[in-house]
Amino acid sequence: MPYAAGHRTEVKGKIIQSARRLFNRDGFDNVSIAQIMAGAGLTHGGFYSYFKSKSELYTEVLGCFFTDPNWKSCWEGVEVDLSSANLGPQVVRAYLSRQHFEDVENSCPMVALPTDVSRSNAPVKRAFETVFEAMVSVLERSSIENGRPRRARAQATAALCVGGMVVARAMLNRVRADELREACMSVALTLGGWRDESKLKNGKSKRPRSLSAGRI
Amino acid sequence: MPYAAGHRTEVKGKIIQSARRLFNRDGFDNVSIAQIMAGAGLTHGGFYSYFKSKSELYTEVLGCFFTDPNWKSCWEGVEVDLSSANLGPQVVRAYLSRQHFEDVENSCPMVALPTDVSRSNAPVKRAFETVFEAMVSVLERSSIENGRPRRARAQATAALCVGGMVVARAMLNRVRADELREACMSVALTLGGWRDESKLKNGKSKRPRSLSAGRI
DNA sequence: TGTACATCAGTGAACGCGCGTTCACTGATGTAC
DNA sequence: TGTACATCAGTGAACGCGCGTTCACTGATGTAC
Repeated sequence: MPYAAGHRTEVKGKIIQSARRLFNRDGFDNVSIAQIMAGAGLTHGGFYSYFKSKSELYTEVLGCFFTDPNWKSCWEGVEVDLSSANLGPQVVRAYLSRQHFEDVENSCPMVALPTDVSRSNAPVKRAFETVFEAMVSVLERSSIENGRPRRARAQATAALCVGGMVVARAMLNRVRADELREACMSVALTLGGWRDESKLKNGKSKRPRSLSAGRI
Repeated sequence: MPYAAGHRTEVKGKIIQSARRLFNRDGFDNVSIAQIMAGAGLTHGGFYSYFKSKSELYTEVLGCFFTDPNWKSCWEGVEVDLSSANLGPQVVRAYLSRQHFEDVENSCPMVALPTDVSRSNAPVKRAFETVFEAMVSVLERSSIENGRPRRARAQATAALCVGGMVVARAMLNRVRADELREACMSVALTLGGWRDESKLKNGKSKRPRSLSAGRI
């Protein structure tokens, strides 16, 4: 055994991390294998002893806080226990945060690569679906009962988080992008029942507090 | 004048339409100029007498029901008067419809190309922003007062429509994709105040009808 | 009506380039003695 | 401890290919007479 046992696993992990960063920034098709390997400190030729093809990497790269226990970036301070009942509002705030908006390279791939995925093959779509369903589950588990189906609300909340970020990143005007993130965050928190209704500036609403399912 | 006056304009329009279809299906980077020109019944060489570069086409291709008066596809039957107060629910239903989900080539580019746009230059992002803001305006104008800011609700509704479709298209399981579209549609209609509350299956909600701002 | 012509829309060969993938090889590694 | 060695992780030249872009040219067109 010329090389230590975990050597290949470690190098493979470096290649995947390099690919994730580059794919997040430039998309599947605008990243070359030479770039990916260079990002892992290697040259392009060695790639095919780790992966059968470039597209095999796509599935490996999809993974986020919801499926990957080692996720970092904007998730610092967010509870790690995925079944926690308090996780919903933390997730929504972290997902729609300025940090997540700016840090494209370490972004959740659902924000950076959804249309690349929709043009890809079945295994890639399956991997995307797994991450999205994991996000929905987290939101559903901590959502507060308010008479409307929890799963449907969690699905819409997740779509709102992902969609808000995707659209914000496609805008030119930073102020409008910020405004959009804030609007999505506000609605997402309300949808889960995590919104502190007393903070509402517009006092016209006569909706009784007991039905708003706020946390406080 | 060897060719009729409107000839160039007409051909340019054909090139843009061909590009729109192909970009929607395969993304900016997976479509060649030869393909675009072939779709317009021409050969690749003539392209540069119509456009300075390939990327100049990107901005031309962004345009949807909200900015382009000739839009078709899933918008059949939807009112053309963008300032109509009844347009909101029509737009939400058409946008999240099965037809719009399936007809990728004639899709709204905000669904098919948002991440391609986020990797593009300023003019492309500006064009995207214009379409999105037009959609927000339409939703805002017809949204019903319920004590929460109308613009913020309209922004979230638009992000929900776009995001729901983007995510649904990236999924493998068709049933889950349908379920997601339905969930987003339901929440989007509620957000605008267009939902018929009497249709809610779960009767636990005691929210007074007058505050739900339903249409009927 | 018919013909000769100037215009310019459209053609297709050619360019340099970077891609994904292959493969014969090199040389760093842990092991055996 | 030191050395010779088998292994195989990693290298880089080479491949065929399709891309965006350029440009000298062709030939369809409406016009003038």
